[in-house]
Amino acid sequence: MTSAQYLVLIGSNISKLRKKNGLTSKELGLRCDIEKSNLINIEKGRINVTANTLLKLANALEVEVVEFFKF
Amino acid sequence: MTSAQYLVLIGSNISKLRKKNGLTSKELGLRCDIEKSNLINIEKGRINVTANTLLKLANALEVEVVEFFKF
DNA sequence: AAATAAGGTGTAATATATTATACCTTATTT
DNA sequence: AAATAAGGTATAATATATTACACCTTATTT
Repeated sequence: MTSAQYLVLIGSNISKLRKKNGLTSKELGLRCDIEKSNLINIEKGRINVTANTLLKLANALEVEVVEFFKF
Repeated sequence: MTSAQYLVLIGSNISKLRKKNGLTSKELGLRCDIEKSNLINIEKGRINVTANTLLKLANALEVEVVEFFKF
């Protein structure tokens, strides 16, 4: 798997979990202090997200970070 | 858990897995094209490692990325 | 004891993640 | 149909991850 594909899968998982929680991009961004544009790029797998950002997202979505890596 | 503590735990897991594989910092760095100084900072939890770097390390250590997040 | 290897630090340069903001497009709501 | 909300894009500024390299310290080996 290429790193690009990998980032797309992680982003897809984040997106699914956000929707499962009934949150908009803006709401999730506010909840964990992540800029909306950044969040959208992460969900699309366009950027190389950092560990801290993954942790903030996991906390806001009330899941463990490993959930983002399950595929 | 603070993000700083979190990075230390991830780094500690990477360090353990590297030693388990009998690799030096330099060797692991060469194997996955990560600068030795960067790798040492990651293992110490001093920097906010990115997803791609975690993937490269996991491939080189022949584990899944989730192994780094188990604590 | 000297030589070597390993871990680790420091610094400058580069790449890029993240912020902040404005705007656009497309659903959804009224 | 108009208004609103949501997703998405574009750009500039800032912060920082990563590289590249030199050097230091401490084990380990010879």
